[in-house]
Amino acid sequence: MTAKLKGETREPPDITRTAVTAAAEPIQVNFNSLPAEENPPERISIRDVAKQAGVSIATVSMVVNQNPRISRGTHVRVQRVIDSMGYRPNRLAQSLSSRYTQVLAVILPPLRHAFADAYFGEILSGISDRAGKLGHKLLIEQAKPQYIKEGKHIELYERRFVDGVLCLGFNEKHGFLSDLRQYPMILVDNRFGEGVLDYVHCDYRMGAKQAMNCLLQLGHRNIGMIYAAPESPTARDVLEVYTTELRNAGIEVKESWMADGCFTDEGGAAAADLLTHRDKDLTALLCGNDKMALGAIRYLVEHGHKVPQDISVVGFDDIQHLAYANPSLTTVHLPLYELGVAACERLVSRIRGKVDRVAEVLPTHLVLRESTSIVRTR
Amino acid sequence: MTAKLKGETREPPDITRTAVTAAAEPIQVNFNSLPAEENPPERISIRDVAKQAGVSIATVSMVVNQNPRISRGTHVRVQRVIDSMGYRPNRLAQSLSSRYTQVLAVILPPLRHAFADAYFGEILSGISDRAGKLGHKLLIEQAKPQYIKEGKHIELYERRFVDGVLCLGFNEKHGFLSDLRQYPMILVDNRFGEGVLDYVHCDYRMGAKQAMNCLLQLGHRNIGMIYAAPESPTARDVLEVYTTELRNAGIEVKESWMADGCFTDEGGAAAADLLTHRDKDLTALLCGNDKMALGAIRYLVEHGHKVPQDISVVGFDDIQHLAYANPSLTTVHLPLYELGVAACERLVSRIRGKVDRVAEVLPTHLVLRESTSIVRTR
DNA sequence: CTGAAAGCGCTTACAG
DNA sequence: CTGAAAGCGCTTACAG
Repeated sequence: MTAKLKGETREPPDITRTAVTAAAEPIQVNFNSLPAEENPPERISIRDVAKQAGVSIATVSMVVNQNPRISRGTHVRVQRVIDSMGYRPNRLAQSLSSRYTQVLAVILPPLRHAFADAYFGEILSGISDRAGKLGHKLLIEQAKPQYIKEGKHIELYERRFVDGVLCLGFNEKHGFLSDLRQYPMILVDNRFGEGVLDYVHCDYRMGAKQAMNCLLQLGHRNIGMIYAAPESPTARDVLEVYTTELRNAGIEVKESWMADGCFTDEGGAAAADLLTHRDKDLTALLCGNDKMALGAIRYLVEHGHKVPQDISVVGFDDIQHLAYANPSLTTVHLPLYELGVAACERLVSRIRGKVDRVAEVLPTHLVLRESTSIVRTR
Repeated sequence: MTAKLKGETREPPDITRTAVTAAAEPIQVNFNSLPAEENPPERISIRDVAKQAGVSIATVSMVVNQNPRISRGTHVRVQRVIDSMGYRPNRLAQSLSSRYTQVLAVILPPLRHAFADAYFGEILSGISDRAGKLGHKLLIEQAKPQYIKEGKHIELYERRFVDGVLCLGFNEKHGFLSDLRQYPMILVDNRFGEGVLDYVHCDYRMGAKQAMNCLLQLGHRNIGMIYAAPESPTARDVLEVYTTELRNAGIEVKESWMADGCFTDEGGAAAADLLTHRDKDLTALLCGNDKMALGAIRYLVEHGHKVPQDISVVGFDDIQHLAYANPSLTTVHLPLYELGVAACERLVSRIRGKVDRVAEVLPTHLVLRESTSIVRTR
């Protein structure tokens, strides 16, 4: 595997001119240190350090890895040589010899805008921050059909790209998840089967209870629900609590009060359209996420319903910039950043064998803003 | 580097119970194939394949790498053994021996919501899709101050994590970029110095011209500008075209017509506040990105200005869901997905030595929606 | 066209 | 407490 890579045999690589050429140009920017070392820095290996320090490579290795078996004296001495030579261990060699790659993968669903998604983004922030602190790198992948078909998700482990994987935005419908059950993997913000896979998710039941409580206390009784992905256990949690709470309040639950909004803005708008036409007495809408809530509000406002005076709307997620919406959205705050942190933390524990089962649920809370009010009197 | 990792020496890893335990639980999901191989699949190496196929490991290696020196016969025979044994080459060993890691890194700026950003997200989608097609993995990093201080960006290459890096959202103020100029690196959607670093960016001059053209044709003469990051060359392009086009139209450019909106929603609102108070005759606002445009519109509408009747607003980026804003936003479409594709493509060429300089500019176009109209008559 | 051997740069028992 | 040696799983000249 020289310059020749699969299906790219034609053009002989022109190695004659490389970065060196570009770097020879005049530069008027602040250099950070290094006396402008132009040539591709010749790599220094553990052997070079060993020779320079007058010890064996085994000793250098143990110093790098803070092995306590090395005496304080040699440690200091070798470390000084390491620093002065600017030695950085080759992690390919480290990982090939040792058990770990120190790399994790995040797998995203094959949605067109998965990378620009506020929900995934917030979780990713948490994962990235914690991974950095734990000395791990993050590989990011999108599980398109072709990707799964080719078994790329399995290759992640088998070809030693990563030690573990975090799966975002998947549910029981995604069978490929069970291919990974024998490896360190954590399903983020959902469950799978009954504890078949490790998971960390937000407490959607608690969130739904908080939302319903709020609406019922405001006097609402005709409450519609815009749900999505009923095959998802956490989404089902919300749906169940919704019906249970209505029943507990002595309200007859109607099938016609519920519509699927597909987790999208447009879906939310369409669902609001459907619901308000099916039952003109609806005074509130509980939505499975903020995007659908925003879409619903947009539809309602554009069609002459006042929010919240005519219809109250509650969302789920508490994604950024919601406070700027008009009206600002009352919603269930999901601790997504913390979820990412927890998932990453647990995955690393799992990899290190410190834990053999991960099943964690994070509490939510309601954020009361302008899209809800006391029920309208007629 | 066993189970002992830096600063984590305390707890002896409990290796006794691992994935096997969990997998032994009852499972009621669709298995994909494999006769439920519960034990951690013992890895099969190139040696196993060689023995089974009755050839040398060199031959197996060459078959895997499609080396044409292998005869058709042995190729087919060995390939069959590879398939039947389910052999997957260990990429750590491959990379250690060969010149490439087949991994690229994307470095994002240290913004709180960098991962949930529509602008970055769209570029990332393009990068991810193309990287996948080119057989490369993607590492994702955020360049926090600490990260740079510790030289992690240099480690990316020196410790052989990646072959190349794509930098998103940076400009000349970010000195660390010059640390990377001796390695394959592409600055995405900006320039640095005068061609010091490889880059691919959108044609902001063209975009600015299209936007100004539109506003001038609609009869606007008192046009304000909400810019951001004047230290960024591409942002400066817009500012320059803005003033040039005004002058060409015989309009005196006023310093008071310009305000910094920091690329944020809130910044855009604040800038709109400032500008409309400094000059009540402003009939149009050109904004450096969509977020600021949306913030400006929000401010204007909330303070009694009708958009577009009183003030027209034009944005930059054309991020998703803009068509749903009210009024929907007229904006300069930046080919961000294509930008990501191009950047990734060029970087890989650069790594393979097929090209020694990357400097590419992608065309834009204006998307006319509802936030602009003919100038108000007074 | 194929194989034996050296080497990539580390870690890890095993001696001492 | 430290070193010599084997080994991780590949690729790549070098022979033949």
